[in-house]
Amino acid sequence: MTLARQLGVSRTTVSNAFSRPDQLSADLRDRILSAAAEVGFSGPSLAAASLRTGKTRTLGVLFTDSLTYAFSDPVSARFLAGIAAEAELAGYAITIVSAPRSGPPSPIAQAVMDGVIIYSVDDNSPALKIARERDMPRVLVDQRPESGADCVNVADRAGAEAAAKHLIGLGHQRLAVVTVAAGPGESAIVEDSALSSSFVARERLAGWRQAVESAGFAAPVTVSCPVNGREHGRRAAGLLLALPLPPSAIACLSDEIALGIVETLQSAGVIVPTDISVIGFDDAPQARPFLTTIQQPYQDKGALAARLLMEQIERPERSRSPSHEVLPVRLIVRESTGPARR
Amino acid sequence: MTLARQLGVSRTTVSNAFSRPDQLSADLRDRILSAAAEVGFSGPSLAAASLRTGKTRTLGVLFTDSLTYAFSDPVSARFLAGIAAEAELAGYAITIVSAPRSGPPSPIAQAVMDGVIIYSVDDNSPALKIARERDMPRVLVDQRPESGADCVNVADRAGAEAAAKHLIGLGHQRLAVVTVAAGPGESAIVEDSALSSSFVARERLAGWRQAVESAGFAAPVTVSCPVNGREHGRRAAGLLLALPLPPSAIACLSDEIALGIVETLQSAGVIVPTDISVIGFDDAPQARPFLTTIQQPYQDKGALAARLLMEQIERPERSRSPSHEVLPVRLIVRESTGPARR
DNA sequence: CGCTTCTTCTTGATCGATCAAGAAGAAGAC
DNA sequence: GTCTTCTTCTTGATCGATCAAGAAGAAGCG
Repeated sequence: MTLARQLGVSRTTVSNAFSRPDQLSADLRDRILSAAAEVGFSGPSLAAASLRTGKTRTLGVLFTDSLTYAFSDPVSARFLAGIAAEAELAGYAITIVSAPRSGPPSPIAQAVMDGVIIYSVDDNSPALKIARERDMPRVLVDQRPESGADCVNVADRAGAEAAAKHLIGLGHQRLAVVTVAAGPGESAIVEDSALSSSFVARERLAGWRQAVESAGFAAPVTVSCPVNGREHGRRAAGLLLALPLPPSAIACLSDEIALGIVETLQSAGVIVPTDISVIGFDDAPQARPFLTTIQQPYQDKGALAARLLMEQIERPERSRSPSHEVLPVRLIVRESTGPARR
Repeated sequence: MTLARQLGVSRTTVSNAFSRPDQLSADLRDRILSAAAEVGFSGPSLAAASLRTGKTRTLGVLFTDSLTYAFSDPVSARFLAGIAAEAELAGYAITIVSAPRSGPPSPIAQAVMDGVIIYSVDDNSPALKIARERDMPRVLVDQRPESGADCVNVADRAGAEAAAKHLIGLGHQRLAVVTVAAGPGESAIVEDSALSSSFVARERLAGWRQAVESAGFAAPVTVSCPVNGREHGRRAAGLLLALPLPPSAIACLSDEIALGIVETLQSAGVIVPTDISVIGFDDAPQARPFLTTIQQPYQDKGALAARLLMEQIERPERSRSPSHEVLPVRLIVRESTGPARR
């Protein structure tokens, strides 16, 4: 603008000097760039460019609840790493916003992005609604699949079923399961937690119950934790140990919960797996070397989601039919599960 | 625009319905909002708004080298968590971009943000230059302090000195140090690695050398790894063990490197700390329960950087003198260091 | 009634780059 | 010499919200 006038050239020419070198002579381009550097002109305004072009080369990630959790939990951090790796390759930046259940409204309504990956957000989160209303490319990850959108999930139900079957195969008949249903309050034994607002939690719960039911056993005792975290696993273990007839095996929604349970059991003098078997979910790095778990490809999940999103952004053919990917899981047997006592 | 015409009101009124409720009657506002929902109007365009206002409510983070590393390494993930926690509170989104040494240019030039936290970027990274040229609020973290900018650092040199003094105090006289100097190639023994392009690495190296020198010992053998990672620690340990006279204590740039070293030593039958002492740096979660290390407040570092940046963004008084913060470190003695053999 | 003040809404200008179209001049074709 | 083609650069319109200023009408006050 001012720069253009100073040099006696037009704004378009200055614009081209930065973003379209073939549209002007090398000589003039050099003159413009060096004059720009002198004046301290920091390149074209991105806001203006993206207003005109409608592109920002930014992928959004709408994340669960708290961003602190997103980065601290190894599983979600590596999911992000998967996204980041793909984004980086394609020269996209990634913007991460939280979907807080309460408090200040999610910045999702304000954040600049070409599309968004919605990861493990509560079904009834206000941020989810906003994200859906913002009309832009979208990939759902660990959410209830929607027919109109690209979705990436893992075989949660089958994985949970495999976990329970593994325990049943070892002779366990009194199973407990520990899930997470976001909310305030403490870990507690619940009657029916199929109501969790997390799709993944519901699926895994269904998988456990299905296996237990088809083996003909009583429905498993269910403990529900308010948050995914080790300390809540510890509390859950306390509750289960206090039962008149404690379970002989415990299936958990995550490895963090499982490790919390193991900690409490061990410090109560209970031997894992001789007295009680424990199985986790995810195969987080910390599951090694002890915890038996169900492995899910969390990093690939992120990469796949990013690729799907970038494809939508760059080729917005409305005709493309949305893909619903379900990634495989695998039972990893380690030392925390063993045969039931006679 | 179209919406405004449909309702027979002006664009400003529609704009106000979304962003300034007190400027119009509740009645009209409701009408506008419901009409918007009907038409599928997803709210004001952020690009346009940010073009006009110059604000995006987004904090940028320019990150080291690879984003995958940023999320996988617990120390940097928690640094991000610290930023995220503050950003979240204030309703800012965070955009993370990498500063790759090679390959596609960093999206830093393209990404929309109100300011940027530059974290542990190589002195001569092209992205750093670009970030500096983009004229916006800036906080340098783990970079060589610049007089004109807000800077956050930890007492790297003092911490390294404390680490070396701890070893010397235990009677060790033959020290080795293992640093990281980004680049291709393998871990190798180097003569002078003061040339690392990472400020933090140079500081820590200076701290170790200072302690060794003032104790009157020979300069420590120095191994340089190309990347911060456990496997490079393992290789470094191999090199040190192959020396005619291996060191009796090893100080490392990071806990990851240190743990790699411990692994190799142990599998070579060397007892840590009886035969060789190892000390790390950072006090990453995985340092527990074994590794002696220097604790640095990586999460607080992130939070502080975010606060400084938001302050710059929201109160751009040019007069404000930049703050140079140096956060304290602390020696945490665990089991990987012990008295030198006689 | 005449005056100020408040609420509610509108108009014109603006942020800064990009696109589509076209002008000015040089070069090549016959 | 004229006609086409190419290179290099410019002009006008546009993206969509926001700001500053102000108009129209209602309300308050003496």
